[in-house]
Amino acid sequence: MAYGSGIAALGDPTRRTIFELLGVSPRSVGDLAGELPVSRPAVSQHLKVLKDAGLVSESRVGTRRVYRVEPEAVAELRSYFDAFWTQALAAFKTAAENELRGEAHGNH
Amino acid sequence: MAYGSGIAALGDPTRRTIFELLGVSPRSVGDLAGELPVSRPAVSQHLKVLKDAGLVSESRVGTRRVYRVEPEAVAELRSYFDAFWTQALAAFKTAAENELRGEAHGNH
DNA sequence: CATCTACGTAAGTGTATGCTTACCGTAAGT
DNA sequence: ACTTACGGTAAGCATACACTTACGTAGATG
Repeated sequence: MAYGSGIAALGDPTRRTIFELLGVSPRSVGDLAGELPVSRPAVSQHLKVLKDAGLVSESRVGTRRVYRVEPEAVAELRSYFDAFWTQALAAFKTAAENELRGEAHGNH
Repeated sequence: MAYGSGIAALGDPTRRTIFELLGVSPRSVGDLAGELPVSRPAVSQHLKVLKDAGLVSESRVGTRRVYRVEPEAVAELRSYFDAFWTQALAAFKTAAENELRGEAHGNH
């Protein structure tokens, strides 16, 4: 159940923006901070959360740290919602059929 | 950008559990509270958030309110991660190719 | 009409958390 | 070695928020 921390990590808007920027192309911490209305340490802290959730990975080049999206983690989230959607649709249809049979009245 | 509030709403673990329970089958507020370690009003508040995000819908039957997952909203989240995954993969490959060309050295 | 059930809402509280400034370590350039 | 660039971490703060209890309200039941 690694998707849990993933969704939680993407709950914050700033963090989701960072994630989407990294989705376009890998970036350094300073670059990210330059495109965001928050300080560089704030970006660092967000990156730590994203990294702990396995959503991004880090690679050092000189004094810089380039962060990039981990496609595998995204695939995991995708299949989570994919499976959930299938299940929800089935439950939706089943509930609708039961209502047609008039089951929603007698049981108190 | 309706997916934003959706992801944010699912950030909370309790709310995600509620959402998954409703994914299996529609339920009333009291039923949900019975399966969760929180009070019934807490469940009500979570449901309000989920409903505002468009993830669930409500239907009244007698004094009870039955909540169910909105499949369309789930589909939206699914395609968001689907598109993001495609884009991230492309960015991943592009970055890898650039590194093979040795571009990561000269630029200071 | 009285009452019970099921639920939403208001008010209050404690903790989580997103942000800032200050500081420290590490790698490169001169 | 000194300095500069880059970024992680600590400490503190202010707000958000998840939860509780208490109360109000709409629909069923006698």
